[in-house]
Amino acid sequence: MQIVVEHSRKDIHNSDIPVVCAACEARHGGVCGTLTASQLTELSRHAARRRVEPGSEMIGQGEAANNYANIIRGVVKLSKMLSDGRQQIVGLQFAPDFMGRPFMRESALSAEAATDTDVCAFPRAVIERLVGEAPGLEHRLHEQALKELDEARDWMLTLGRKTAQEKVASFLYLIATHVDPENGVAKEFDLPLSRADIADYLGLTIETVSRQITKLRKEGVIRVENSRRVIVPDGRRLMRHAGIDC
Amino acid sequence: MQIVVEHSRKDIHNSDIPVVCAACEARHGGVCGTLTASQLTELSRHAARRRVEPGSEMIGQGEAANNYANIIRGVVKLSKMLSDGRQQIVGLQFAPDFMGRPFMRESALSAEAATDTDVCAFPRAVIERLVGEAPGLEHRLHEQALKELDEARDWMLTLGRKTAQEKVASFLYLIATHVDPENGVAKEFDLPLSRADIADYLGLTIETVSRQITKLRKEGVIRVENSRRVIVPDGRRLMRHAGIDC
DNA sequence: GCGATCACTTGATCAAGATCAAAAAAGGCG
DNA sequence: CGCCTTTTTTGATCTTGATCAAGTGATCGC
Repeated sequence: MQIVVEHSRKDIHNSDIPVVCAACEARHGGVCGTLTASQLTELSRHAARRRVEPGSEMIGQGEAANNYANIIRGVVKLSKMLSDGRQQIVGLQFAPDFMGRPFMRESALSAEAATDTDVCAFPRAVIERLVGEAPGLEHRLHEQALKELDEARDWMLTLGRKTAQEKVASFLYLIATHVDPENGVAKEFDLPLSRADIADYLGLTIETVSRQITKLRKEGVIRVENSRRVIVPDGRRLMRHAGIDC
Repeated sequence: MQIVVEHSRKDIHNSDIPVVCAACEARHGGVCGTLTASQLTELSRHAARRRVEPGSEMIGQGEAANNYANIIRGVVKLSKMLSDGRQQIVGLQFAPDFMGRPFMRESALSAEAATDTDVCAFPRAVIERLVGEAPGLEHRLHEQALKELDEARDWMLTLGRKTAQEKVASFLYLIATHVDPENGVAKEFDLPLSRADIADYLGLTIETVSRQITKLRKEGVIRVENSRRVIVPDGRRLMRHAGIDC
């Protein structure tokens, strides 16, 4: 990562973009895009960059949610658990998504880093104060909520009505389109989730996920290296296996 | 509900709450709760009450979405379909929910009345103009989106990880808690959905839904009359069968 | 009130995916 | 490198829920 040092002439105290923000990869995504320079300064004074190891829990189901965060890099799993341990991943967040549930003190789900992840975290109080001041901020949060709602509903169709084969293909397609959101279906990428996580996302068992990946591989829809790296020769074909009309 | 007549001395004509709104059961729910009298007047001038028959489609997947609506009475199914006809209901909306997808021209799902339904519909343009004027309106829409997101994620856990028995019990519990939202778990209610719809909501077949209802009946968790009316002697017991910790 | 239609239930069989068990890769670390 | 742990794959068998097929009950129009 490269740090760009900005030489700001601060005659007027807070009119420039804070240094940390200017160099931030998520500068225009997440929640920061709509803020003015002075609001960004205010926010950045309370913000802390944090690196999160894969597998480490960022917030647990039922815990107090005192922080919001922008994901700078990495993938975060949002999951729900039944009392007997059955688990379902209900969402994946990619950089530069915003994490946190506005207007709620307690988290209804648990968030865990799936990969090496960098976040920029700030206390909920600061965000909630800014919502009152910056008119565009709530709009941005609203849009993100709507985006997550659309994704959740798409996934409900996958969970409720697709076969194991279609589920696995849908997952691969989802990752292929999110690794690098601008450029459509990526031809090659590393899976950010283990087989166990994929199973928890698809409502399947590890064994079934493994078998279906093997099946897709044998049919030539994908190639697999080191079990994490996936090559997709034909995005259209993957889509068709995912039950998506194209 | 009590109707409060406001005697405002606004020489200007539109300061009172419109008659149709004053008598409206959804007056404080839906989207209207946050509007001022004059905004309400503006909105009501473009609004139309409509009765919708069960089974009639209000908007189709992929169609242009030119209207928003408050549900005054009844239950609406939101569903998604695969090209081969497999269908998944991704949400149920109860009065006085708001229906409509802000900031999107095309509907990603289809909406269909499940029961006899009354709605108050207005053109998207009016709502989107009001969003700019009434600061509380977007907040209300945002809150509804977050509520729907929470519900969608809860249901993902149900779809992905629960058994057929737990799914059916979860559905009954959902209805029992939504028929009359204020008073917890209803002891007795009519199912707003047919077995086919229940199956589409739970990712099961009609036969499995029927068998599980029979099983719950034989175990004494519920009683059933005329196949639509359900009596729940013990809400806690139903919850336990639904896999919800209590 | 009586057949016709539609919604729901019940039964028999089947298959997709789960479970149980073990082997094979892939990392990690001394 | 070689030992150990963890992850992934593969195999055999079982179970849950799907499918196919009647049957029963409700509702509606006449």
